[in-house]
Amino acid sequence: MDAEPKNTGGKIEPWGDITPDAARRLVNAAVHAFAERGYHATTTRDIAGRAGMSPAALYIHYKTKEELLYQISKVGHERALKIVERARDSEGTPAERLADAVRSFVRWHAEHHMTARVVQYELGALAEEHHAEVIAVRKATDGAVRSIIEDGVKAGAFDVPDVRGATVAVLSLCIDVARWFNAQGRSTPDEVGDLYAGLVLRMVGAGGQDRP
Amino acid sequence: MDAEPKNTGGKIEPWGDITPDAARRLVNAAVHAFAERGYHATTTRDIAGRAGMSPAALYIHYKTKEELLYQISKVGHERALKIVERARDSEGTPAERLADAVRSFVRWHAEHHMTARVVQYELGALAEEHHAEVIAVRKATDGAVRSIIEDGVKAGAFDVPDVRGATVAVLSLCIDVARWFNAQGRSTPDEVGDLYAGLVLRMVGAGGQDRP
DNA sequence: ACGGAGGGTGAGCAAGCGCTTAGAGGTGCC
DNA sequence: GGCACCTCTAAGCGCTTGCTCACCCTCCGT
Repeated sequence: MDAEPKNTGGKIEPWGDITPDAARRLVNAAVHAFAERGYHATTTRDIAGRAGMSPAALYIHYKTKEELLYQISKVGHERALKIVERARDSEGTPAERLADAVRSFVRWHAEHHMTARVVQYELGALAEEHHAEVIAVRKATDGAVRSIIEDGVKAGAFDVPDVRGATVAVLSLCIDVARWFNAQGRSTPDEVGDLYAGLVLRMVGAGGQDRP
Repeated sequence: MDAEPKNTGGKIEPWGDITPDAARRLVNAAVHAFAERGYHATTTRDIAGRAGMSPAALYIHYKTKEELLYQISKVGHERALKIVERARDSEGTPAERLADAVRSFVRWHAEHHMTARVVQYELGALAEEHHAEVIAVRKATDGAVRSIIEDGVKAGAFDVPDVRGATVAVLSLCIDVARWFNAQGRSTPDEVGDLYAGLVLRMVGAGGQDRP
């Protein structure tokens, strides 16, 4: 019904800060189309149609279809990185910081699962230089999670024989939420975040102490 | 009894039982192309070229491009299901059966990560009836894993407050191996399988399976 | 009142897409 | 040899794709 994003707080619609209005509508349309059908299966006519304009109007705001994907992928990756960096730099024990990182990272992937699906699973369609740029952000995300786990191992709070492998597993588990999460499903983003935080603490051998 | 494909040569080829030779070459070419670029980004000319024949030759063995994907997706899903069903029906404690399921499931996804990537991430491109068929196999896989976890909970060997959620998480973790695994990486399929079996046992609270 | 600017449109182009067709070559059976 | 059969190719058809272009609106400072 109401396809217009109200954008008072920017909480529900993650692209509320884009101007002009038509450009924001295009990004929202592209996110939904890319998430549902994939980048290569969606046409510029489909994106423009969802945004309520003619195919040619797309090119007033974006040079190519790939530039739309790049905008979504870049901003999305930076938001995801900030989430784990904030958890890494916060006060608290390694277990608290890891649980915080997983909880908020997963919550973001569930709440914005359309955006996250494009961010995490369509980056292969990016042009080479854009792809390299995004890969650098992903490596930073991996490094942030790994440093939390390393802190826990050094402090004797975690039991992790293979830190690299555990980091890959934890991130993989969280990222994949974007693939299977369904807004009409039985779990809310908060519930999945809490569940996953507990599962990850067990994976790193930090369970049993601070949990009743 | 041997569910594994015939291994005529020294190398493990997951599609060795397809005849004639040209059809097998087409499936192999399609698997590599779909895995690298995605279904919608690969052309029939690309597939035929990789198989060493002209574009028209594809249509002697397969009616459409989608039928190729369907063949790959269907057979792949059935193989993955058989792996977890065998573990579910084997003798042993729930912890041993869950570890077995995860180890062999993950090993398959790593060893055949090209095929598995197509199987797990390109099913959205299937025609509706083929998609429904494949979804049914996925539900069976989910049910098999869940029944192992339920057995463990009933036996008091696992500590899992949310069986459905844990099942989704375990399967998601294992499936996503196909996305990130790289044959040139530092881990072998066996190593990843062992690592993941241990991680999953911790996730379900069966960490002390060695000690009573 | 009016000219310029920028957001928007209908029509359409060149290229590439999935797929088809007419026919060539090899092989085995009578 | 004659014929049917199977595999494969060169050429190309009809259509869709990403993208462009000439032109039309509305708004706005002077």
